[in-house]
Amino acid sequence: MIAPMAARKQRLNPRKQPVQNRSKTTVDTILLGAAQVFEVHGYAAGTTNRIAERAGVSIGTLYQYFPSKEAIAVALLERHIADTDHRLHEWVGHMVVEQHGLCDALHDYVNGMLEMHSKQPRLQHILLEETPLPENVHQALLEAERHAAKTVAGLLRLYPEIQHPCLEHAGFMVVQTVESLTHRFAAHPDDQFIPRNIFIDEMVAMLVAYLARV
Amino acid sequence: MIAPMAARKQRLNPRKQPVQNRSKTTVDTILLGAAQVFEVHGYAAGTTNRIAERAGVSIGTLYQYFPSKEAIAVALLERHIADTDHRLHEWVGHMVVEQHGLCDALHDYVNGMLEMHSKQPRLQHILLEETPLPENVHQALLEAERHAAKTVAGLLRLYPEIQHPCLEHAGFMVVQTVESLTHRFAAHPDDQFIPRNIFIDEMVAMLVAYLARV
DNA sequence: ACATAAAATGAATATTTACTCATATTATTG
DNA sequence: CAATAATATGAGTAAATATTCATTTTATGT
Repeated sequence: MIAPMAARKQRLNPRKQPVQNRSKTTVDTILLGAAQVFEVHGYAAGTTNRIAERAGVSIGTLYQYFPSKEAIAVALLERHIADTDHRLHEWVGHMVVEQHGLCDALHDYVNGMLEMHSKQPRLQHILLEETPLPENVHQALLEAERHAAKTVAGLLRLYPEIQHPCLEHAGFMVVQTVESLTHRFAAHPDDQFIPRNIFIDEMVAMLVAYLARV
Repeated sequence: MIAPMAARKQRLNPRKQPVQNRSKTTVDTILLGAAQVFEVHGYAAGTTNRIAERAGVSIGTLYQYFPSKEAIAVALLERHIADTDHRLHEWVGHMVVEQHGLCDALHDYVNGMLEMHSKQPRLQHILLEETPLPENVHQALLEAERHAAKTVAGLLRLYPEIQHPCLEHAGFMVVQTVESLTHRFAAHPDDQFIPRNIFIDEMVAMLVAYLARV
């Protein structure tokens, strides 16, 4: 007889919201510790006790501000999504002002994304892939990607050399390609086989050829 | 005081190799059950007891032929790597014989890979990303990809219209792009936003433009 | 039929780990 | 300086689960 996976009532909200500065710092510290612990141990082996220890707070304190281990991972991930989104809009803003050519613009984008994902590649991989996330977070990720696709499509509209008949699809492909390849290379930089800067150049060449094809 | 993560002596080899047909069937059944259980529950919640139950064998039997839960996941993954590799070589073989154009050839490849990865997308995702794999398996994956890159490079040599100065890099990019985008789409087919066949066409267009660019 | 090896069993074990709560400490306010 | 609210503590709990092993069942070869 297998254990019946009892529908354990899991708390959804934290017991307390931080109101004083003291506790706001504490929350930040916990997230910092969690990032470090997950990075080293992965999600499953990144225990809440380890996180608390690393952050220098007691396990009880951790559970005052996070209802579950999962909530900690989700908080970290939301932060990463926000960062990525911010970077994308920053880029689009720059590109609209300084009228770069398509090639330079894409180079900038790819470079920025690779830089961003190279910071804590293992952590990002753990949060995005290894952690069993609740469905609504997956939905949020999908939504963020759609939104990014539209944003990029808006930028592409400024380049008359682009031949692609459907900018929405083009934007989608650009975002997906950059996200996928960037994550992959950041996670396993195969510098022996292909150096980083060449990888960037190749990716840009591919995107330019795709967008401005005859 | 945190539990010291004692260097637990984990068995590396199974207690028994299957010699009779009976036990060979058993091993297959266990792998089949494991695939189903992982697919439904994910790696962490896919317990060995559940796997055994699903396969219709006792938990003891399972541990006769697999030294650990991890070993089961690795066995499943190795099977998938072999399948992918087989499919790639099959494709290259066909392409060498029937002289298809570059566009058709790539379409065939992309289509095949997407088909392959669409079969059990969740299982593959779980095995490749969610499961914390030992380092040597990651190495094997990297190696398989390098090998694939070289194989594709060999095929690309047959197409004189390809302008790319370095076929090794081109092969690498093709393999990485197809693998990444294919996995991504198989895992989260955003059919609302972009239908499958258009997605394939776009990917092929991108690769052709990249390879045969002026 | 017999002996021996292979295969299968599943209750029991040992460990891990997310999470709680009664209590203590520290800040804020009037 | 109360009095009250916010914050921090950490030993303890309950549940889950990977793995073992002594025993039984089944096949094989002579």
